[in-house]
Amino acid sequence: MGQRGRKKGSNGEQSRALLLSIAANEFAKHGYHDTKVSSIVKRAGLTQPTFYLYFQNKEAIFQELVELFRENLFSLTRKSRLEPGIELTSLSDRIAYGLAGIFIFFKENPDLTKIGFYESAIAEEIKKELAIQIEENLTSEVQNGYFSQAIDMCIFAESLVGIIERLTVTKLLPGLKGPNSLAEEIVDIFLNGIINKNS
Amino acid sequence: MGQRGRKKGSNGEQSRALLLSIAANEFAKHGYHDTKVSSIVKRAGLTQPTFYLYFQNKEAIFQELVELFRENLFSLTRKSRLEPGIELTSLSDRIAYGLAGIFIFFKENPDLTKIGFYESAIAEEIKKELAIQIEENLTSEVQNGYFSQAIDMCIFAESLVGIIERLTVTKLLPGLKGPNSLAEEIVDIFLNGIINKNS
DNA sequence: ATTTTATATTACTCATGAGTATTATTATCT
DNA sequence: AGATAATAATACTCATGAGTAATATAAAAT
Repeated sequence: MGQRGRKKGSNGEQSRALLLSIAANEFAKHGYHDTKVSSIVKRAGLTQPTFYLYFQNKEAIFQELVELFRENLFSLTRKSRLEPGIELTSLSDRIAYGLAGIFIFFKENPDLTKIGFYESAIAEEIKKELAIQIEENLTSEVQNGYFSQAIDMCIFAESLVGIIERLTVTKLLPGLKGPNSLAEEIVDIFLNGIINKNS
Repeated sequence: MGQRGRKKGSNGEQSRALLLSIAANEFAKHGYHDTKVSSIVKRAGLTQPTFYLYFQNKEAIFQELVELFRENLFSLTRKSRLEPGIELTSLSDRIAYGLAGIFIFFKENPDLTKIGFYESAIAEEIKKELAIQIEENLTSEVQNGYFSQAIDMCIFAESLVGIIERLTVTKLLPGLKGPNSLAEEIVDIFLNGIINKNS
């Protein structure tokens, strides 16, 4: 008959954290529906009731991971806002720097990133928010002068989100590109397309 | 007691097609797992066993929809290849034209498009293939001359896929932009960034 | 007209996986 | 030391939804 009751040296916070990180990995690999609570606890060396000691249900642990991703991401995008008065020559470096920060976060948290980008309705919201943030960063802060007036910033912001998502999944996470070089390449390719040449 | 047996005027091909189109809508709205066979047949005014008369199982009908999307899409991307010898002045129009063709297909088949873009593993494959096609279109056909050598076409192709996906979901399908204007805007913004200015 | 084939229904089975009632063991507090 | 709180396991329940066996009716073929 197996061990019953509290185990020696067991610690609640630790178990909770373990479940959370394993869950992230399972959700990232298999998606929400194909991830079973039973698999998560098995990998953690725990049992089902223990899971429900720390999380109200399967949905709750998933939401917690999504929130974690969202908060980190938006804190980063806020930080990557450019302060006014940047010289044109350093503009691309500054933008690349902000982008790289985001990529570094993705690289360090691949499971969270996959969840945040892929899991259905929530992912869509996050991308929408991200696009809005980027649009604000581009227009209200680096206003006029830098970019051509002719460009619809909303379209461009959405495009950037698409680019970020796609390159994260195909280049960054598989290790084909590093955060910095990827950020630079994106800026190189696309900034030249939107810089206002007559200013 | 309800009607039993074959109904008057009932037709297999018709029932099958009905099931397919309803299934597409359900999968697009709720995703694979939250779509129930029972809901599909209910909306079709049929019953569960009838469903299994036309499709081996739930997975099969889903795959069929995915294939439909894939084939249509790739047929379009092949068609959008540029023939050699295009003048620089008409280049952007030609590219926009090809893009618009794809967008028109998306607009006419919103459910298929959502499935093909969003549903998990398959979606990822499709995007990968699409990127490869675009890369081929960009390099092997419109080779040299047109675009700057410095640009990593693989990165650019992946980026384009991201842009297409995102703008389809946020602008095209909700009706905020039409296929043609969207295609033109994309080309306007991004082509200028990759055109080789010294040729 | 009778047989056969296609299309459909009623009324199930059955696996799966989320979530729980109960109980046990260790750690901590007084 | 004894009481209480925290952490865990065994052994379930229970809803859900995919898929099926058996049967009936309409249309097409002979």
